[in-house]
Amino acid sequence: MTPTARRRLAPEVRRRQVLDAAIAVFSEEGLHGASMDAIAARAGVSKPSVYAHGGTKDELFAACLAREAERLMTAMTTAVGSAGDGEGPDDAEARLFRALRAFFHAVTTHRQGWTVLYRQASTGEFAGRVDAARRAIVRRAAELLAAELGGSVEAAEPVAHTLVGAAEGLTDWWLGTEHPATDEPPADVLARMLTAVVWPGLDRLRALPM
Amino acid sequence: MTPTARRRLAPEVRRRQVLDAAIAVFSEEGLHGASMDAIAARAGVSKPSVYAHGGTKDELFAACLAREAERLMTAMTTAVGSAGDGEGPDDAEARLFRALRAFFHAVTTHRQGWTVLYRQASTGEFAGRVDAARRAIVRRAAELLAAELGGSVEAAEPVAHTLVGAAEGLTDWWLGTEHPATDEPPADVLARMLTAVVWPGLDRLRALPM
Amino acid sequence: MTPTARRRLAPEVRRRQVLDAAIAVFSEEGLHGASMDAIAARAGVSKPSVYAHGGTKDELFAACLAREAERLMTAMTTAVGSAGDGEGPDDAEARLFRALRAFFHAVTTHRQGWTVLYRQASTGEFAGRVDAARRAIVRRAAELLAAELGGSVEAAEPVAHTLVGAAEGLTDWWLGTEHPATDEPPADVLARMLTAVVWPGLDRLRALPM
Amino acid sequence: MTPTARRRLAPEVRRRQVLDAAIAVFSEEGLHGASMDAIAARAGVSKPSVYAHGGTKDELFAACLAREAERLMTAMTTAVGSAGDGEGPDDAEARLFRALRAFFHAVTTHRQGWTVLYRQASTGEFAGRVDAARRAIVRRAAELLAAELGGSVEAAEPVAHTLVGAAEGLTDWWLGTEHPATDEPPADVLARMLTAVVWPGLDRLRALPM
DNA sequence: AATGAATGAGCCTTCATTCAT
DNA sequence: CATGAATGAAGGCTCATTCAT
Repeated sequence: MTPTARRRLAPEVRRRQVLDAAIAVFSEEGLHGASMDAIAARAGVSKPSVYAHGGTKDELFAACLAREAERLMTAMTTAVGSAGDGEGPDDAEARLFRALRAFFHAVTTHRQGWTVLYRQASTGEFAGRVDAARRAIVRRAAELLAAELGGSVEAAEPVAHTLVGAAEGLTDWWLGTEHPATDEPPADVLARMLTAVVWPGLDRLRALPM
Repeated sequence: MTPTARRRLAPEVRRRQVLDAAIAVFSEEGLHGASMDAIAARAGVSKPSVYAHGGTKDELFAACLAREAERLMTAMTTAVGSAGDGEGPDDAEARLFRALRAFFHAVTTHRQGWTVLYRQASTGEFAGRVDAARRAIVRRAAELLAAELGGSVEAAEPVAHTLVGAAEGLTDWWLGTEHPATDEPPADVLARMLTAVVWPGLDRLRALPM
Repeated sequence: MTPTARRRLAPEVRRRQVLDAAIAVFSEEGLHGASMDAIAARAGVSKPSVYAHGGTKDELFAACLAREAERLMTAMTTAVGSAGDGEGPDDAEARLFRALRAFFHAVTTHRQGWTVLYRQASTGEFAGRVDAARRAIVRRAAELLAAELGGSVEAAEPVAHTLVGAAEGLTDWWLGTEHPATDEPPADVLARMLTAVVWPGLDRLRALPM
Repeated sequence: MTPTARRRLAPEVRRRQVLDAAIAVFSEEGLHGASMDAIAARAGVSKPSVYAHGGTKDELFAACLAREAERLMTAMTTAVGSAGDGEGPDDAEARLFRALRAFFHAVTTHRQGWTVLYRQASTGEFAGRVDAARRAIVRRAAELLAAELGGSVEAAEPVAHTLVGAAEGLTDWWLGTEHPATDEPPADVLARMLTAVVWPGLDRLRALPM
C-alpha cells in the first residue's frame, strides 16, 4: 500500500533524485533538448515535484552544473592533496601524474556530469557560469603548475589551459567508442598517456623563466 | 538609407548571408537553442527567406556543418601542405609548428565555425554528422602525427585528440580577456607555446613503438 | 461567475467538449479550413487542451468521423429495427417510411455530424476514411433496399445512392429558410414527402430483375 | 526562341488557362488545400500571373464557381429547350428524361467543375455563394416540374430539391470507382435509372394538388 | 506533500500576397 | 507584361510553468 513514487521522502533525498535525473537527461539531450517532462519521468516523480525540489529549468541546470563542478574539484583536490601514497616516488612528475589521474578518474566515473559541464553548457546564457567552473579548475591547475615549475600563477595560466584542454581532448577520445580495452583503470592509462606527452616539455620549462 | 530588407539580391549572396547568420547563432545558442527567428533577424531577412535559401532548420544546420568543416580542412591542408617557406628549417618540429599555426589561424579567424563543429552538443540526429566532421579534423591531425612520429594512424589518434584538445584550451585562453599583447600574429604565439609544451614529449615518442 | 476555463474537469467530459467543438468547426470550415485555434475557442479551452484530449488535428478529425458515423448508424439501426410500432401496417412501404424517417431524424438532429461525414471534401489522406464512413451508411440503405425489393446488395447500390441523395436534398430544403410550418415532427413530414416520390418507382422495380 | 510560357497571350486566353488550372487544383485539393503555387504550376505560369489574371484566391475560387455554375445551367437549358429530337416520344416522362440526361451529361463531362461546385465549396465563406448556384438549378428544376405536373413553382420546390439531390447522389455513385461498364453514354444510363425511380411517383403527383 | 489537468508563450513551417527587375 | 525574390500573417504543435485537488 505504499507506492514508491508517492511515498513522502526526505526533501534532500528527493532533491538528489531530481538532480540525478536532470543530469542524466541534460547530458543526453542538452539544455534545450531536455524537457521537464523527461526529467520528471526519469526521476519517477511528477512534474510539479521537479519544480518543488529543483526549481525552474534554469535553476535546475545551474544546480547540476554547481554540483558536478564541485564534485570534480573535490575529487581533484583530495587526490592531489593525498601525499605520495607509497606507490612510488614523489617527484614532480609523479605529482603531475596523480593530479591527472584524479581528473581522469573523476571525469570517467561521472561521465554524465562531465558531459553536462563541458559539452552541453558552453552556449547561451550559461556560457558564463560554465566558464567560471572551468576557470576554477584551470586556476587550480595553474597553481599546481606554478608550485612545481616555479614562476607566477599568471604566467602558468596558458600552460594550465593547455593542459586542461589536452585532458579534455583525451577524455573525449576515451569516451568515444573505439579505444582498446585495458585491465588497468582508465584513469591510469589516460594519465600515463598525457604525462608522456606533456611532461618532457613541462620539465624543460622549469629551467626557463616563464 | 538603403533598405536592405526588400532589396533583391543574387541567391548565392543571400544564401551566404543566411549561412553566416546561422553559424553565428548556432555557435552562440546551439542547435536547439537557436531559433529561426533569431537567425532571420541576424541575417537581416525575413523568416521565409531563411527557409527559401537555407531550407529547414536541420538542413540549415547540416549546411553550416558542411561549409565550416570544409573551410577548416581546406585551411589546414593548405597551410600544412605549403613546404618550408624559407623561414627556417624543415624538420619535424618545424612541420608540427606550422601545422599548429595553421590550426590556430583557422580556429581564431573562424571561431564560430569551430564552435559549431567541435563544441556543440552532438545530440540527437546530428550526433553522427557532427562527430564525422570532428573526427575528420582529428583524423587529419592523427595522419600528420603518424607520418612524423611513425606508427599507425590508429595509434596516433589519442595523441591527436590530446593535441587538438590542448590547442583548443590554449585558444580559449587566448580568446579570453587577459593575455599579453604581442606584435606577432596570435597563431604564431600560440603555436610556439604549444610546440614548447608538447614537442619534447612527442619527440621522445618517436623512439618508442606506439 | 464560474470561470470554466481553469476548472478541472473529468477527462471524458473535456474530451466530449473538444469533440463537440471540433465537429462544429469541421462542419463549418472543413478539414483544412478549421484551425485548432478555432476549435479550442469553440470548446472554451486552450489549444494545448485540445491536443491533450483530442490529439493531433488528424486524429481529432478521425475521432469526429468515428463518433458521428457510429451515432448515425446506431440511430438508423435502432429506428429501423423497431418493428411496426402499432401505428399502422407493416408492409414494405411502411418500412421504407420508417427508415426514411429515422434517417431524417438523425440527420436533422445531428446536422453537423452529417455534414462532416457526408458533405466534407474527401481529399487527401482522409479520402479513404471519409468515404468508408459514407459508404457504410449508403451500404446499410442498400441492404435494406435489397431486402425489400429483392436482388443483390450491389445492384441496389445506385438506388441507395439515389435515395440518400434525395433525402439530403430534401433535408437541405427543410433546413433552408422558407418552408411551411407544421405540427408534425419534421422527420415525419419529410419521410412522407420522399416516400410519395420514390415509393411507386421502387415498388415497380420489385417486379424487375435489377 | 519563343518559350510557350513566356509568350504574351491574349488576356482572355491566359485567364482561361488560369481558371482551368484553378478548377483542376481546387477539385483535387479543396479550397484550403489548394495553394496558389500549385495553381500557378498547373497553369504553367508564374504566381504573379495568376494574381494578374485570376485575382485573389477567393476571387479566383468565386470565378471558378461562377463559370462552372453557368456552364451547368447553360448545358441544361439548352438540352431541355431542344424539343424532342425525333428520337422518341415527347411526353412528360421523355422531357424529364432529357432534362436529367442533360444534367448528368454536364456533370459527368465536367467532373472537376462539379466537384468544386458541390463537394468542395459547401463550407466556410463560400457556402452562400454555392448555395445560390445550387438554388438556381433547383429553381429551374422546380419551374420545369411545375410546368409538367401542374401546381405552383413554390409547391414544386421540395420535389425539385429531392430530384436534384437524387441526381447528385447518383452522380456520386457514378463518379465513384466501382460501377459496371456500359456502351451507352453514362448520362443515358443515369438518366434512365433516375427516371425509373422517380417518374412513377411524380406521375402520380400530377393528379394531386401539390 | 504530491499530482493530474490546464494554459500562455513560443517555435518551426507554410501560404497568400506584393515589390522590384 | 512577366517573373524571381521577398515578406506579414497564420497554423500546427510543444514546452515550461502553475492551479486546484
